[in-house]
Amino acid sequence: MRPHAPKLSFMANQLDSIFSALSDPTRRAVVEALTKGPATVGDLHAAHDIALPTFMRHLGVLERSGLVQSEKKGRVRVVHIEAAPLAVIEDWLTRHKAMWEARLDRLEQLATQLEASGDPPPPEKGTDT
Amino acid sequence: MRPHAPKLSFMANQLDSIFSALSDPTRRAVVEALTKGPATVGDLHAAHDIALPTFMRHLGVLERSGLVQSEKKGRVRVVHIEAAPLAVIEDWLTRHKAMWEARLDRLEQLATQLEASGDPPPPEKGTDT
DNA sequence: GATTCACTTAGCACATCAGCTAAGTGTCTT
DNA sequence: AAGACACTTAGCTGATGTGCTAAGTGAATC
Repeated sequence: MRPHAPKLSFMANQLDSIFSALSDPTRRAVVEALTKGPATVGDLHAAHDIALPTFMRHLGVLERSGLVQSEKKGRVRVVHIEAAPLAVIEDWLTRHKAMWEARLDRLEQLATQLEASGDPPPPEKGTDT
Repeated sequence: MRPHAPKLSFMANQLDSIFSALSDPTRRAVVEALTKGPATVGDLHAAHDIALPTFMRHLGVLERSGLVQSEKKGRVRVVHIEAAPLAVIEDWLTRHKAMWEARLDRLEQLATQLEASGDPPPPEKGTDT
């Protein structure tokens, strides 16, 4: 395993479970529904044509990933969204978009310079990871 | 199935495969490596302690999701990132963050009003999906 | 032309996932 | 107290995914 700070490894595991949780359309629909506010399991399930125990398994995946939290109130379980895990993905995207765009900026600058001089651009060197 | 515009269904399927592709640490590491620039399969594989055919299968998943593209140049295959699928996730996050934050804003406004008046807040009503 | 390199293809074993039904449990209503 | 409601638990089946080894193929090098 590549050496990491412990925090980085924890975050990588979070990314595993968050991306995995969101890779299923049923679970993504649940997250989308919950952006409008908390809901009971029954309300959430009503929008899906699968058996209730199956649906509950999907909620379990969302809860283990941290995307939602639930609490039992009498005989109903109320579910609400947790913003922090979405921020983990957003952070990952932002960091990599910045790297990607920084590289595009350098390519654009190089292309602009070479257009002015009329020379063909040299090959872009690959970098080790 | 809930009625969608065809474009929306296509995007939902894209979200399935993109989130799924990124749920695996090996594949995410490949995407991260490629933000620094194109690389050959051999270079990418060198950073991973799995068999080459297994690694190639991961690249296949990334390519089918659209996150990367590759082309054969002589006997080496060069892989590069495609930004568009990351934008699909970013768009999804942005749309849902906006909804979530709009709802938080309303709650904050309500809390501020009620702090001024000294009354307890009424329960927040759940909404149908 | 032979050899090496860089994949590519085939197929196996095992684990996990997503669907289901049936039965059970605790809470609320009658 | 009985019945209904809202989950909860258990276990099954089929599909999918991730790891592997072995063998094959085409391009570059010797």
